[in-house]
Amino acid sequence: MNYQEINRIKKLKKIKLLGINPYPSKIYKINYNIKKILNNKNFLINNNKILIITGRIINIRNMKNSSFIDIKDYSDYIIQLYYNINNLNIKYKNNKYYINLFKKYLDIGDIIYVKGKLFLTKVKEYTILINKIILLSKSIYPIPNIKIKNNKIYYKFKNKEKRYRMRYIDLIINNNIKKNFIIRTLIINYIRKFLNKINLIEVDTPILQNIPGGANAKPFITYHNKFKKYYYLRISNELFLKKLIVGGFKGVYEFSRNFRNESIDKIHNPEFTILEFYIPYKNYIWMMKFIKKLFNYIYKKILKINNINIINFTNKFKKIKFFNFINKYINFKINENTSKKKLIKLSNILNIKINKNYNKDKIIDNIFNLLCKNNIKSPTFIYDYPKYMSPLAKCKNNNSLLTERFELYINGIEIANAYSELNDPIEQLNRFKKQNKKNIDKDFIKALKIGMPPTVGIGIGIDRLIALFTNNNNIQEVILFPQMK
RNA sequence: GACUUGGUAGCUCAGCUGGUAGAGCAUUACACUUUUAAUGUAAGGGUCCUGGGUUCGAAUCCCAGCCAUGUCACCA
Repeated sequence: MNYQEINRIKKLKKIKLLGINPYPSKIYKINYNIKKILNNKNFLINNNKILIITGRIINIRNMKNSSFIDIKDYSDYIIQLYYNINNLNIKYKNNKYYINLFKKYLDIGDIIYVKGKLFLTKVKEYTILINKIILLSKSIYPIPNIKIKNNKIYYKFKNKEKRYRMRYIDLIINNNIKKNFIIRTLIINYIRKFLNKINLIEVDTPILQNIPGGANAKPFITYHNKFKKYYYLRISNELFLKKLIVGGFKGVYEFSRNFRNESIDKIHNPEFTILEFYIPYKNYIWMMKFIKKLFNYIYKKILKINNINIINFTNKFKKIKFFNFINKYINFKINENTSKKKLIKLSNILNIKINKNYNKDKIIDNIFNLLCKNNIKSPTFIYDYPKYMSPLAKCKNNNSLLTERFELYINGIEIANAYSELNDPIEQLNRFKKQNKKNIDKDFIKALKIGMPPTVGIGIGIDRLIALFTNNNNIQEVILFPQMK
């Protein structure tokens, strides 16, 4: 415990001795928040409005018989409070009481309830002249102090490790942190609204799974005591949603928290959110158009509250075939027929390290990741992926080596992955077998055998999407409590 | 997993070629009736990430470890 904390615990005892409960319980009605006050300054002054607000103290300037206190509330705005001994309620006019309570025992970090009127100080700062103040919660642990001049913040809390581990302090101290998370929720709500409008059903599918399917990643393993059986935290919900399409829903979606036992970087967290949705009787061409509409809709909504400087979604989305795209950045022409031998040769020429165990999909993916994808800035659909890279996608009508699949890239980052779903059970089983997986989800195959209508499905990386819409290049900034060791 | 940069007061950071720790804000005390990065005077506050080693002497040099930043690999 540090000395500041010890000091405050002493204060806490003295406050209690004064007969004040430092952690009271009541309903505290407020009639304004700080943002609203600052937006209606003139009205409030002209009408002599009595303001009742709550907030956290972030700075105190004490004079002999008066004080200035800066408080911040949930609106993330700051306002100055002023009190003078003469302006306080009769109850507080006893000098000793006033000095003890307000001058000595209030600290940065305390949460207070305040009643007063707005006025303009000599230095032209809009300020609340308060006549009533109630301590709602005493702060014991010192938070970093903030100094503000001309709207510039001079002292920050910017150590990333501390910010993420103590997000509550980050949210108090740093501006726009809360805003990022509010935007996150807004975007998710807008997506819901958009999908509900076309009558998709939001569903919940199991997080604990027998067989971790629908993607290729290391799962987290857990254990059920009664069943004496290992379970896996889902790496994807894809197969379950398709089972629901077999079951006859008009279309389903789920914001799925997925878990992958891999390492962490700018665009990966061990637990992350993917929106998946599946719509029968549509295909991937339809989905491209739909995604464009969805992103435009979100963009317009968010633009009203936040500048998005990373990308402009109102421009046309680009569209380019997978192999055409790759061929733009290498001096060779490759396509779905190019043999593994040639691809290995090519990798050597391009100075791309490859492992002997690598399959064709892995080699191509390396070329794509290292030489091509970073050239994508504006939203671009890469489409018609080779079959060997897409075990769950349906083949094209005129070419059985390509699939009806696209990925949406923005700023070099994969945001979405979609395909016309493979619904031929025999072929699906064969493709699973080719993957040499230990566990094949036979139940999923059974569902396909019963018959799944032609369906399009997509997965959208929500954390990455939110990062884009909040001008962040790291998803840790849009995950409230990112994973830390 | 590899490399990179870092870990010093509540926060942000200095600390050179080794000589047992500094600043600003925060804290405490006093002064001050409208300040605003309030001000003035004084004071207190440190397991220098951990463990070894070198040395008369280590925050500093060396080794190992822990945690984090960034890049890469893994994540089709």
